[in-house]
Amino acid sequence: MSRDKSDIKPTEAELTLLNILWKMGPATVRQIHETVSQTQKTGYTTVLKILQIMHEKALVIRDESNRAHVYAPANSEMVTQSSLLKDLILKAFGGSTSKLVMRALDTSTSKEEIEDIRQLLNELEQQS
Amino acid sequence: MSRDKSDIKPTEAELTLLNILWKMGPATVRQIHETVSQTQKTGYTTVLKILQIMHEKALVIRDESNRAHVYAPANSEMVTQSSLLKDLILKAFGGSTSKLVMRALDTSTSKEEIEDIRQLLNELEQQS
DNA sequence: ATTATTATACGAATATAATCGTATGTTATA
DNA sequence: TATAACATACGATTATATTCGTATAATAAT
Repeated sequence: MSRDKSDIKPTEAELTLLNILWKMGPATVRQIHETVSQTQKTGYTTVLKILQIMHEKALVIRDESNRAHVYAPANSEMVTQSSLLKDLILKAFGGSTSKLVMRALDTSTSKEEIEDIRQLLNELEQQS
Repeated sequence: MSRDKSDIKPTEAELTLLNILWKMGPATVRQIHETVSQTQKTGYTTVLKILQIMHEKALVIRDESNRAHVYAPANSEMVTQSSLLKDLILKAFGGSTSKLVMRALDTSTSKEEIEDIRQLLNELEQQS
């Protein structure tokens, strides 16, 4: 049983770059580095190297037709979020999604957020 | 700004041992190793070493009054779950708890779980 | 055309995590 | 008492993640 490409867990540094790509869309190393530099002091080649590794792991795809390669996420933000959640649910919540949700809710949620969530619950109930 | 003891993020191996301790209560290395062995092929000294490291990090406390030290979690499961959630929310959900909750809900939740969650939402609404 | 700029590739250094063997000491048992 | 069983401590090894310098090649500027 080999692991599906889509559920490889990105490391912390990798997730940082994925977040940038999801927000910016396809980008070159330089663009990504410029963005990441706004909040961190990370060298250009560090960003390059991480992207190369991510490419090996198939976490990103890249267009090599121009000299400056253009990187893009291999998976959507949604798919990755689901994968990370699934992992956390298994390892810290005994596999129970509702336990995680309840912990998230009683930890920190504003009134507006609660309403948003109630809305979604209603929709889910319709479907079932 | 130094990091609070209670929000040190346990590694994967550490979380495995914490899960056992939360379930079993205070236990010796041998007891923990026996339990972990039921699902993994991990050496005794590996478990010992990880517990020693966890003790240095203050993830566990230990009673050294007997030859076989007795280990116990330094923090409750709830506190640790909240800490892990907070971390994931920051790194993968742009800091939005409700985004995480909604992703969790639309990913995989049974009808019973949805009802449990609705119940909690009602209680939260009462308070606010 | 020469030089400066900009790109990738690659390897090495560093940090952390996870693994386990061996040394050493303590307790139980034969 | 001698020896087997069991405990912690410690160091070494391996794996993975992160960092960045340097080599090399392509493009742009002078």
